[in-house]
Amino acid sequence: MQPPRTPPSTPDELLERCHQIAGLTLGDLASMANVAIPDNLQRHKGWPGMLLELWLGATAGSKPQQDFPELGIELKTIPIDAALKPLETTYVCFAPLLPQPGVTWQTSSVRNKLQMVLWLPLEGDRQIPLAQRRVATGFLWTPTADDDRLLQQDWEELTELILLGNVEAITARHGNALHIRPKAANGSVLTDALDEEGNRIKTRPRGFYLRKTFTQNILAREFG
DNA sequence: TGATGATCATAA
DNA sequence: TTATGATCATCA
Repeated sequence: MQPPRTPPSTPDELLERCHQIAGLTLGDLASMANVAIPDNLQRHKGWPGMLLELWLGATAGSKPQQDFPELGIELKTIPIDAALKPLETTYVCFAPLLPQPGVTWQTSSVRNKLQMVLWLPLEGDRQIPLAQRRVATGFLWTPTADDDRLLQQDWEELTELILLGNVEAITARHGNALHIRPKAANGSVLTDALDEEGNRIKTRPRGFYLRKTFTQNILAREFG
């Protein structure tokens, strides 16, 4: 088996590709794709995600849009433990720290990214050697009305804090389903934001992340 | 021990 | 520089 050379034409084709790699290990997938496998993820944090993108035919590279633009589908690998519970939060996108005229929840990057997600769970316990971690069966998810309401509440609260110049007061404790944490190579990376007087300030870039309780609920609904 | 805050690699 | 892919690792 080899990675596909083209993106999937339909959601069904994407799901079919998921079924073909389900149950295989990261070692299997790496060797079949002629990709070197790192000893651990300490210096290769995005490696599983990149490998699975390759195997599902996602457009490589960094673009502020979905992984499968024609299908409107975003791919998210998610590390899980033996109880099928998430081991990590899920990064969604950067949090704009300057006013974005006209942007509401309906038109936000968060909502756009999460409209339809292909969740691809994989074994993530650090005691399992990376090469031996198995991939589960990926599945498509669209937020329910309840999901959307939860996310909207958090997004609006967090966005308001940012627009009022309180970005420095935001911690990861804000938000029930969606929260904000730093997102940068290191602490010296700075970007523009506003303080309470509307003055330009420099602060660490932030990103939106899905809490584990939220993604755990998604997985529970899928796997029972 | 888990969540928060910090960090690592890479592409364009 | 800012985006992608995320997980690491410290500390309450």
